[in-house]
Amino acid sequence: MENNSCIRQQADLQQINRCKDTVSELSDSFDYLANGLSLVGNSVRLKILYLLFEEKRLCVCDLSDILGMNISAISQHLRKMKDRNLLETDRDAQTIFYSLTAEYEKLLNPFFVILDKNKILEAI
Amino acid sequence: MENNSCIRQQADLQQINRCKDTVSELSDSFDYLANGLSLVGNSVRLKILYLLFEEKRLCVCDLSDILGMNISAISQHLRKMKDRNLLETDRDAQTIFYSLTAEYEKLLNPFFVILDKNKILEAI
DNA sequence: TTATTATTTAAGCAAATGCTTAAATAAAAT
DNA sequence: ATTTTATTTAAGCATTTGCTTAAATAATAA
Repeated sequence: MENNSCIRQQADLQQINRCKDTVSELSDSFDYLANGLSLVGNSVRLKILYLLFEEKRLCVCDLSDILGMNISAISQHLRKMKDRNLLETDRDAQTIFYSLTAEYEKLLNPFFVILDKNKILEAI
Repeated sequence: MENNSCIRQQADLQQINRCKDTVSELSDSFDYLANGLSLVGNSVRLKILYLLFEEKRLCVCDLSDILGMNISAISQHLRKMKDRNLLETDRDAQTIFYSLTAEYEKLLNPFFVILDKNKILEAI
């Protein structure tokens, strides 16, 4: 941060200060939400999330087969999402099933709806 | 992709095939949406988007001042979002104002509402 | 025209991300 | 107890990302 020569002549200082207050007040929330969204903003993980939305639960092995990817790679994606509470697991003998947490099922629902209708290009 | 030894004995082949079809049918949509969400999933850009939601429009210089960041860094973030149609610009003499596109204002509204109430931890 | 203001762009680099391979863990079957 | 099945973890590496600095572009003011 060095090139701060450009504090506009006509800048609205009240607005600037209001914005600074907002950013500092919500700072942790921005970081936390951005971290959650960065997990969704990866096409492999988005596919996993959408498949879990549709199928309710799938295991690592299923997802590896469906997505044509290494089991280890899938497992690492799942771990990240579980760590950040997008996913939860239940065990059935050797097999570990992953599913969406209720909060993220709700939060991501609008995106799933758009995907479901394959209307991405009309929506955004 | 090599370690595909684990096609579960009890795997539901109908389910697997249904999922494969879904993924292949929606493949482009997943990529496109994931790309859009990856832009939102960065705390600097999320702050910019939220500030534009609240303030309607801001210039590079304002955002640089508010976020305490280099103008060049902000400009590069804005460019990415403009290129992907999250943002649009209008010029006022030398100053270029950025604002949310209507589509993303609508799509991201649920997140802004949560941020607005500072209720992130209750929601997710 | 020349200088100033506002913004963008290009090059370079450190840090983060996503995948691969190989080894480790853990439950079930033989 | 040993092998098989399902999954996780660790290490290594190539690619991508986000920032910095410096130069380029573009509109306005002197």
